[in-house]
Amino acid sequence: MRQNLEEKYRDILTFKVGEVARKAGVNKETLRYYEKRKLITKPDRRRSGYRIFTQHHIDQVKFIKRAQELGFTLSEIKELLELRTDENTTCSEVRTEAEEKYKDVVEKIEDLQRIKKTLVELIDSCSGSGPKGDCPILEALEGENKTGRNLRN
Amino acid sequence: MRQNLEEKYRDILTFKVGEVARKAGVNKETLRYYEKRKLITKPDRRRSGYRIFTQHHIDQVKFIKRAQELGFTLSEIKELLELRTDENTTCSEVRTEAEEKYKDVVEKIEDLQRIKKTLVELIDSCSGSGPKGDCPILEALEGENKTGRNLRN
DNA sequence: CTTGACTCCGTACCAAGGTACAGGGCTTAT
DNA sequence: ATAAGCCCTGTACCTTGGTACGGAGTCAAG
Repeated sequence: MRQNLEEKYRDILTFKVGEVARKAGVNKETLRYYEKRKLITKPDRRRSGYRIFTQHHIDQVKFIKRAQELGFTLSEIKELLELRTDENTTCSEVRTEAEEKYKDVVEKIEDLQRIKKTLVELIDSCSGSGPKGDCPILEALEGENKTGRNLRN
Repeated sequence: MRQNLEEKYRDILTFKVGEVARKAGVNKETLRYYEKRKLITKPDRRRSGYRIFTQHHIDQVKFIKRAQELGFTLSEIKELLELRTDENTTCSEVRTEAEEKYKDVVEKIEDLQRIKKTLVELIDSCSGSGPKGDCPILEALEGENKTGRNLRN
């Protein structure tokens, strides 16, 4: 089954790594990297060693990019791709992954909200004029905390 | 001025790296790392090479940790520390740093809110039952997007 | 004065997600 | 058949914030 690649690819469009990179909006090295991490289907090779990519690969890379935009790590994306490939995957398995990511995101938002709140308080406490001598922001960071403000919540 | 360290430290408490680590809640190697990155004042050394730390260093590390909790990177913290040391620093310079960090945080929150919204839509679109054949989550990631949903906002 | 706990230094390694070579080998158009 | 412009590989490097290791020197208590 290795001898007639010509046969196999006769009727479909194939691409070289640079073309895929351009079409998918990633770097050539990134494609090699994804291949090594098994995030994309291992492409066949020409006798010269050149990789033979198809539209399938381009779609995979786009899948990866969309999942990344939703905050999935490459490891998580690999799991998703495995779910996608596995015939026995159920809808609820996929949903579970999404729900876990959702929890992550909510938690991160909460952390950032607390940080934002503290920053606002610090900024508001500082008139923005005068020397740093009594800058309440530095004071708070120094922990001397004359104002009774406390950074840890 | 190097000869009489004994003189210099006669009346103040000094600490070895392990003590500082314990008191400040960091690792010994982290202290070396901070020293290398010039985040803490370079400690004097005994003739043996042992570092001589004081309460000042402990306070610096605590400053660093508080600033980290607010999302400042070590590079940004270095700037803050320089502002703190510089006699000519004005309050408004410090406030500007805080305002920039505030903007970063707000932006990150916004990104995550968008991500969260998309995840919720995906999760809601999926009944959680049945095989993955028509899992709307995978469909959306695949970009086929029969539902007209679009991940990019 | 010995022994265990401490410290020193340089270096390598970790996660994550890539990027950047160098030194070769193909391919394709002219 | 030659030259530009692809592609191949392995390896090193990047950022951020550290952690781990190993061999050697030091300190303090008994």
